[in-house]
Amino acid sequence: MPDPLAEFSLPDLPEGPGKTLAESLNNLSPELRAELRAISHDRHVPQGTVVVAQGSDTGEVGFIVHGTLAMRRLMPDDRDHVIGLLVPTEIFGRLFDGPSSYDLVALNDTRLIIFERTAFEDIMRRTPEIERIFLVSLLDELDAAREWFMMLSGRKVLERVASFLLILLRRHLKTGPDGAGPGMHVVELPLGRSDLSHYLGIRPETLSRSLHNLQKRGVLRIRAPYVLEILDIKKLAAASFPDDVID
Amino acid sequence: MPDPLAEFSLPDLPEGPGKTLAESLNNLSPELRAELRAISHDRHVPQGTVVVAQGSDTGEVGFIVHGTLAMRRLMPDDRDHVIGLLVPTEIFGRLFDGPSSYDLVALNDTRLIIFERTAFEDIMRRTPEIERIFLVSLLDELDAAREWFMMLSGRKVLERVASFLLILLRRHLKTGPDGAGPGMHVVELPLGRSDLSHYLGIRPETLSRSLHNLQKRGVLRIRAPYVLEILDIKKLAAASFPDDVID
DNA sequence: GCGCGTCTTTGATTGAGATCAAGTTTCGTT
DNA sequence: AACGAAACTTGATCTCAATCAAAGACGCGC
Repeated sequence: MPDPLAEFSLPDLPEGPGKTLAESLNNLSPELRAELRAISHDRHVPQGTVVVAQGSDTGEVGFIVHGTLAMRRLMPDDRDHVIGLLVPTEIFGRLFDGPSSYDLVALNDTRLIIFERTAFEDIMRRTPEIERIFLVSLLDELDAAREWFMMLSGRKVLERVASFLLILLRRHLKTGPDGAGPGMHVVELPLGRSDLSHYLGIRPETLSRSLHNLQKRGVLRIRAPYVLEILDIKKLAAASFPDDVID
Repeated sequence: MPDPLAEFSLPDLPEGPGKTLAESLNNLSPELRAELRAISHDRHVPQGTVVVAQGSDTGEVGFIVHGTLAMRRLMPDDRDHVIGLLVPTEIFGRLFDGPSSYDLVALNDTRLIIFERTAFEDIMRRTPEIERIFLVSLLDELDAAREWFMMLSGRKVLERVASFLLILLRRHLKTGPDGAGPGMHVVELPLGRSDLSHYLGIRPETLSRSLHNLQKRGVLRIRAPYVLEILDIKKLAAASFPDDVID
């Protein structure tokens, strides 16, 4: 199916990795794929699961197939902060390194592909192709993180919110339409207003106002706090840019 | 020499990579170090040099020893944007991948260690230890990018500016005092007010005001537009946090 | 050394978003 | 199905930073 967002691939919208890890791995020879399959497992985790606990060393690497993970850090004063989101195709796990400095929590029911760490390292060592794929994925993620950063900084609140929704929508469409009607795009927010607003660097009240502003303009409809219906992708894309220049 | 900033290693100040690529490489066996030295060159570039041009594929990887590189993207409307900074210890070059999507420009006279791409890949393949070091560096950079992002988002302008100066100062001290007197820390800004303010997501006027505000408080002294003298690191660190909670 | 353009600073005003303070809806529980 | 707590929304006000405007400072070429 064609990507309905293709025409909106404007220069400074984060595209995510050019080719995803999964796609790259699927282009390998059948033998290698079989080898990888042997050391991987497909794990479904329900909402709320702590996939990797802060400070633990799981010895696993993997990537997200479907759903959303939050990087959540427990703060000294007991409250916790969402310091980042991981969406489908993104990689998690520190591979060779020490324990992670944050929790990884499933915000939805989430599907992961997990590789046993040492076995994966092993294959990687024997197979330059896989090593290459993994490194490139990492470089892509680094770029994606920077793009994401640029998108959220120096923009007006409404632009930020619109951009966030666009990313969510794009991911949604890539992952496959989750029971949305034809031509109608239902986006489920993976976080509540409080966490989401904090992540976007704004206040919950402001987020609420922005969403309702977009609703008033006919861009979307708020069906329930967590369920948005995107009515006009074009308008949404327009709202994610400053009015004057396509800088 | 002890790190004068050690006592300020508060939880959400970005520390940069735990051990840098350079440090890790220096811990290798003399033979491996010799091998690496054979394929590396130490390059000094004057201010303004375009190290990697947007769209080109240099076939080189490396890291910064001293100085600052800006990731600069040429926009459709001819103006250009600084979309990120690379400071000492950080890695550049896309290793296995296609051309970079931005220029890398030296903002100061800068010293780089550069490895020839294919030769580095080759050694990496033969030497799991080096492969491991490189991957960990990449993971660290990813984390650092996210930390950096969190630091700049959702904070007040003055806190952002103070944080930026702290990072600059820390780097400065790691790299070695650039002709600063004892106990006196001179930080040279790598960008002009306009680029810097854009990078911090604020307006030049506001940046100027923030700097002068910090000066009024006795935190620093503005010797020249590009030359700041940090008078009180403790106050600077304090200014980088919200007043109430060390959240 | 002198003018001229660019960059920085300073001041006055405006405006977007934060904050404060109620409502209202949603959702999990009984 | 009704209750209650938590989450979301809405309105009023205030604050900080953007914007508008103009005056200095610096660097560069003549």
